[in-house]
Amino acid sequence: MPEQSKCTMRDVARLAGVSTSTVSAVINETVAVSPERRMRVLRAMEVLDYQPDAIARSLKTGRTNAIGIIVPDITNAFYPEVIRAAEEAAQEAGYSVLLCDSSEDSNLEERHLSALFSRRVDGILLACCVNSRAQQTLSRRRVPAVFVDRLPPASMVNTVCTDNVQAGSLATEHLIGLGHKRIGLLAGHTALSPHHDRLEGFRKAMQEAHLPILDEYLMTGDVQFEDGLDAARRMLHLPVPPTAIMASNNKLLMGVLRAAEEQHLRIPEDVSVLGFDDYLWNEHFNPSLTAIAQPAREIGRKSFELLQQLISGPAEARDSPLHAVFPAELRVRRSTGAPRG
Amino acid sequence: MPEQSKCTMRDVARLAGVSTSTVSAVINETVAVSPERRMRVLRAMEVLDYQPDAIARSLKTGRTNAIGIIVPDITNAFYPEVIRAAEEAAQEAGYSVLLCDSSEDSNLEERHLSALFSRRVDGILLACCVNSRAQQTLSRRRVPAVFVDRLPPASMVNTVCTDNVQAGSLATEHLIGLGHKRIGLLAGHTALSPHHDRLEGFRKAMQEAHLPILDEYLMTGDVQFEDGLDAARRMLHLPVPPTAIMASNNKLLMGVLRAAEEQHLRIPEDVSVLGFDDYLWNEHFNPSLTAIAQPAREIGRKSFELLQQLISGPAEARDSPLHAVFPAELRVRRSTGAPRG
DNA sequence: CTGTTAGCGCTTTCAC
DNA sequence: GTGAAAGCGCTAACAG
Repeated sequence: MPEQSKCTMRDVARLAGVSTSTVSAVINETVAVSPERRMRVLRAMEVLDYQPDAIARSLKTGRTNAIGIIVPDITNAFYPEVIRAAEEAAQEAGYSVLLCDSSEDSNLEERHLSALFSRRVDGILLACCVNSRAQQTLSRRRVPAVFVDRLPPASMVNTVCTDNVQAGSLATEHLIGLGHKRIGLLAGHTALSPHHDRLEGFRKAMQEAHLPILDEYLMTGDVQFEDGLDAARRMLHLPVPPTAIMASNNKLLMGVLRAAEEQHLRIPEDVSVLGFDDYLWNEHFNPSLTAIAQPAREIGRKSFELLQQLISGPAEARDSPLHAVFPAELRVRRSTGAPRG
Repeated sequence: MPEQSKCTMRDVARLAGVSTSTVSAVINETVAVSPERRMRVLRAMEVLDYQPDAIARSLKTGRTNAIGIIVPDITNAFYPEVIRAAEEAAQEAGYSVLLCDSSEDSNLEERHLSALFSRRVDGILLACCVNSRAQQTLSRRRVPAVFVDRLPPASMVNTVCTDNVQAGSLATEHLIGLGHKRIGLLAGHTALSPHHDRLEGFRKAMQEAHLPILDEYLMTGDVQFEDGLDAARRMLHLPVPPTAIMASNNKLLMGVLRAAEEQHLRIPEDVSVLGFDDYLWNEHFNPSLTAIAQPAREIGRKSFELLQQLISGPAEARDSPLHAVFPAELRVRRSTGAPRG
């Protein structure tokens, strides 16, 4: 039962009767070591329960094998999936993940960035928040970074996200295809790229179908349950209410559901309802919820892959930004149907 | 526009015309520095956009100001809340968080622990998985650690969790109070402390009410949607079916809901349904779901607080284990009601 | 108050 | 193949 809690390469070297450089060579397989001495070192490491000190190594090599991930809200179910996939890929590649939650606060986001810089992470994955200054901060520091899901306005950055314009169109076309002409949209915060793009997709699809976009059927800016409830109440009380309502985030959608219930409107007979972001429980709602699904796992994995490319690749590879865009998928369930009459 | 991407304390010292120890003193406020030189240093830091190298500092001081968090599944909505609260507390105290997901795999858990040891984290928060060897591994390494939610069998460890026995009793008593005598429980994996304890709470409450516990009304071991569906089907097809069913995790609960729907059973008129873990959307289900709620944020915050106590406190403070137990709360909604007749 | 100095544990030339 | 030695950037005695 080894009891050495703190033991260094020197202890291993001493016990094995070799120099520290030999131990290092064995660990890193950087230069050949005679089989016999190799075994002695391995044994000593085992006996002493030796764990290399990653801190010391990092100081020497200048690489930490750690990346930072900053998300605006980890309790938003989309991000855990992204994080999990990224973390898996990272772990397979020998990287650790420093997780930061910016709480949708750009100042906290900046502080997290500072901390990550100080810790000398090799790269950063970032879903930014409103008013983010991350793009400037990152380019000043020249740390490899990939923006995920929520992209900054700037263009010269590496990005991985869903094609949210397509997602918006896809959703809208689904409803149009069912016969809807009056479609409401709770679009969320248009300063956030996903929400902005979905709105654009909505506009495109409506125009292509020669359908008018009414101000009364559109709400932007707010993203909470209460906001969705209020907006949906208003729309559904209109003399000519929409026959379908889409919501760009889950809380807004819950507001729509509640408003429909309040007014004893049946879904989808009286009003169709569609959400963005597909969650496990959408399927188990009553009625089950039609939704746009994003390939969160693919996004997470791809994000790390691009980041690793930036980290390991030649410096000039960083000159032209990398982009990966994934198609959204429509999951048709029972909350959408043909409009009345 | 400062363009120094890589700059050390020596650069700052040179520009300010002082020694590195003075710079260090200014940064750490460890010894007094004359105001005039202090300003010069501060200015130089600003000009060079200097970021102290946490790696070098850690190597010197032996502390990383980083903690590790290992969870079995970050896509289980309970953990993001715990993580967020812990991360918030950590960030306030100047700590960073290394996040690991063990995917319910004890071997991966061990690898994560190794990585965290190598990185010399100051402490570890851990929700362990089935067959976890973490307790032994941690005690061998003598790294401060707090077990969260999922506790190992061993007793000499620091823990923070919900009182799951009370949670089980509370849920059961609620149903008994409504008049139920035949209560089914999908208890989950009894090797996991929360599931184990809830089952115990159920038993206690049933015994106190002099109600029999029937084998046919109890399922343990499985935790997936399909398992819940199968078990609920079976129970509901019994000649004398339970009038209420509780499920120890969300996926099992969804299975119960589905089984009830299949058999055109109305909730709560035909069968009452109750879940453990309260999620945002429970309120928006149709009918809304009665559930036991755990104070996830408090658990997360408290976990970090205890860990910090272990890290900063005197060594002897680590001799007697710390425990924090939070009461569970029952959120009564519409999925539970009096049994028929 | 201030600067000089000696490492923290590791990797990496560079001679042997 | 192997070991001695020089740091990576920082902090913490220790003299001045």
